[in-house]
Amino acid sequence: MPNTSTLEMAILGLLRGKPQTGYDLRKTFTTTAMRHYSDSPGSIYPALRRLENRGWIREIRPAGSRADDRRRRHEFALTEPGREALIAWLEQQVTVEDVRFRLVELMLRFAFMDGCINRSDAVRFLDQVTQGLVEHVGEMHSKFKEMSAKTPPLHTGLLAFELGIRSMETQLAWARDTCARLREKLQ
Amino acid sequence: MPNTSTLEMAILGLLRGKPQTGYDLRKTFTTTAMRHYSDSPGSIYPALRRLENRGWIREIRPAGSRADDRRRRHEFALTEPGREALIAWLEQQVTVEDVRFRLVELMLRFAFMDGCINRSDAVRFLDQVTQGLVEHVGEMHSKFKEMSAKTPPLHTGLLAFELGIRSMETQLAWARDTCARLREKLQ
DNA sequence: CTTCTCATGTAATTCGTTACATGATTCT
DNA sequence: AGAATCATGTAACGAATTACATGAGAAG
Repeated sequence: MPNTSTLEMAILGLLRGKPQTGYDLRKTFTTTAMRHYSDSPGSIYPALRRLENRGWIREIRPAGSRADDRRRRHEFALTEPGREALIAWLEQQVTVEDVRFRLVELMLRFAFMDGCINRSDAVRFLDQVTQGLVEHVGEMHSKFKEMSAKTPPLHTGLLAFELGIRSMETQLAWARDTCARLREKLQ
Repeated sequence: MPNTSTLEMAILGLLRGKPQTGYDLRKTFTTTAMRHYSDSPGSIYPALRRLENRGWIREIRPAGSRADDRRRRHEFALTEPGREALIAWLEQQVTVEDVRFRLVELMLRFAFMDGCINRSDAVRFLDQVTQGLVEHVGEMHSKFKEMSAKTPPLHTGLLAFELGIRSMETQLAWARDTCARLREKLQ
């Protein structure tokens, strides 16, 4: 399996529900919480081409169009290998490294779980995230102690670090809440 | 002024206190909260070269070394233009766009303020961040209502969005707290 | 039939990553 | 002197951004 960018997985995730055009995807990226990704054609169309070459998506041509007419509006659909790749990505083991600096990607994975894998897998995912966060928050607290020992109080670097800790704690609280809510629904 | 990557500004920020070698910077990136950046030589050394060419940093050669001996350990120091560029970056107006998808960069800026600009400017910065966050959180709440109307409850996409809102609220609370603490210290 | 918006393509550039290579220091 | 580690350099590649170009459809 080739190295896959987050953008590519985001596209696969958006296509899991229904076929969409590159333009649709761009609009989603700009108008929803996924603003993170560029709305420029220069990123999405090449990514679509890569996914197509890999066999993970396929073009749906409107009836009666020539094969070489690439300028017409056309949708892309997830293929079976594409869905498998998406599911493999969603089900990947969550590592502490993921929690440390790929939290956004983890949340993207979670957001795409509906319609792909079942609730109990989502619950397991959140359990893993929770575990990783507990560890990470612990490390951050000890780092914070170290730092405050050799830094003047109210140093902006220290204050920024405090935000980092608070954010992780928020995320942890959310993971626990959400896990409980999903578990409740399961029974 | 050429387009400057965040990595370049991170390097300038780290050099604001004392001269350091590329290796020092790499170690900082891997062992502190700035893990985000790569520890690979392939990113830092070219970035240092770019900053040097731009006149923002300069090499400090150990006494008695030839000018073309680039393989020896050598530190880089911020030049006056470099410090000016750093300060200009720190003092940039905070836009809602910044708050929307460059929060990490905003926090990096805040972390580097100590030793570069005075506290009252840092307070103004946090005020701007607070204002932007209030607006952004408002927008997210209305988006959330829209979303929940057309999405089944406990949909993972919706739940992930909830985390986004909570995170922004945490950030907002931190900005307010921290602003108050700094203001107190000012008087 | 012209104008606006929808929709796609692509070339140039730049940056980061990976992977490898190699010089300098230090320790034993 | 040999080994380990410190410290830097660079080539190859991939992917994102910017900027530009252009075709297709809809509306008047």
